[in-house]
Amino acid sequence: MRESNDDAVPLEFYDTRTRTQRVFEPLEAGHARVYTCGPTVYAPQHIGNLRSQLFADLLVRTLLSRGYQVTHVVNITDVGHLTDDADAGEDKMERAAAHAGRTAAEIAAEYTAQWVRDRELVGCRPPDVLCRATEHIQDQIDLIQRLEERGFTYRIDDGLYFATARFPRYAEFAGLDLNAQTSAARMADVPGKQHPADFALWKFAAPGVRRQQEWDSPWGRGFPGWHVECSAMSIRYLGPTFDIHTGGVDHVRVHHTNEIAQSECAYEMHPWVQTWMHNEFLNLAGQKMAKSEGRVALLEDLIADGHVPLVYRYFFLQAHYRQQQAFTPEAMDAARTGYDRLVRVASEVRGASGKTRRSVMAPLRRRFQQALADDLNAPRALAVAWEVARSGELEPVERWTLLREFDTVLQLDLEHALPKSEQAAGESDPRIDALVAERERARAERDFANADRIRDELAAEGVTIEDTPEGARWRRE
RNA sequence: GGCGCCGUGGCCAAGUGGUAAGGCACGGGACUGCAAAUCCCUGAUCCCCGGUUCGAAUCCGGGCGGCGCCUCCA
Repeated sequence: MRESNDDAVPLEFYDTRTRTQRVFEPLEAGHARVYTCGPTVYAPQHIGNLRSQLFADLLVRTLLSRGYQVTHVVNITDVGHLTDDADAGEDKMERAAAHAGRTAAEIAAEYTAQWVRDRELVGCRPPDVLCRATEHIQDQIDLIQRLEERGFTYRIDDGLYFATARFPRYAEFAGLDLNAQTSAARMADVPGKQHPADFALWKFAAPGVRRQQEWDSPWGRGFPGWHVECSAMSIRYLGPTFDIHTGGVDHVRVHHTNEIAQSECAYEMHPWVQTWMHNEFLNLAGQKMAKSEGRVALLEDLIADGHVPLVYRYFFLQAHYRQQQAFTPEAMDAARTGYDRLVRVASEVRGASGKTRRSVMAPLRRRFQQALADDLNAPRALAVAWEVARSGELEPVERWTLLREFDTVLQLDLEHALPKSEQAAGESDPRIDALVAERERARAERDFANADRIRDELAAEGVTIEDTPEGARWRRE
């Protein structure tokens, strides 16, 4: 088939491990295995967190559009993530539970549900596997045992630790200078740590303290450290080596560095993951959106502002995932207008049929694919979609065919979404309907003073009237 | 202080050697009784300085400014 030539553009992704953009070649032909770092569910996930999921979804949908079978695993961290990464501090889940006067399980369930819902609302494909740390304790213990058998662990009073000094490549991934690290702080709270970069694999429950989340293990009652769950679960579902691991840039230094250390030492494998992809942050007021600063926006906030959730996805697509993106209410409004107009075009050509010309469609199709193949350049891909939308060369059926095709990746619901001006079609309000009818009568009698008065009154309460060939219609802004 | 990223029209944002994608806003036009919605048109030489090159937003050097990581963080 000639069609297959369009797929010849090789997919290239920027890989953090090698700091280069490389052609993607899965370990198993035709099958891409992807692991995405999901949330620690101790608090609501904001739209910055959501950016990571949108990025992973863009990746997965791009792979699917190229005909790959994809196994996408996403984790939920619901235990072991401490407030302080130096293996001291409280467990975030336990703390959140204590503050709310509820159980850790309740907290986790609530925020997991919210996160799942938000993901769906912005068009993220459900993961093939959604796995929770608390449901994989044995997998984590097994992994730690492999490390113990191979001599990578040591035991001190508060837990079993990973000895980074025994893994020569430890600093390689993140380009760390271990000697220059500000080690004092990380050593202070944990007596016995051999190196500041060492991290807990299994933490013991403090003497006399009954935790909500604790389990028996070969080393004593306690809970797994942060990082272990990702190694254990990704390997459980994707095998001891797989293709792509995604996450936020903040994870490069500690979380992913430690995952690599655990996994490569436990399974004597290198490189453990072929390609590491990291998304940049969403900025709010010039700085990264951060829970700890209270500088966050939730998807429900955007919805409360009158935005359709997919407007946020459209917003996301306007910037490259490896660039910091500036979030402002104005930018959201701009995205909303842009999205609505794109939807309008789609709705106008929706369902068009007839003959299509390959000669005019192929270049656009190819440029769309090239954009995505170039390290998921969504802004460029979106620009091609706009070109199609506003093309004077293409027939409606051709525009529809391309837009529907592009939307399998963009996922902007171009197949069903209604433009703003048509959303009121199903809405009805006897009082407003009557006023609109009254204005229609006034207009028919060329009594424009009265007609305009009615329109102004409705406008004052946020109702906009549009006169169309089929008569007047209204909508709430 | 160390490491990394970034600085493109009013705003958001692509573009990494050959005379600046796209979206939003503004202005102009078409349409309209006037509007709304829609459509069309218009706008930047790319933070500053120096260098390499026939040619640089794009490479190199030096500034200035911003952000991130190094401490919880997608």
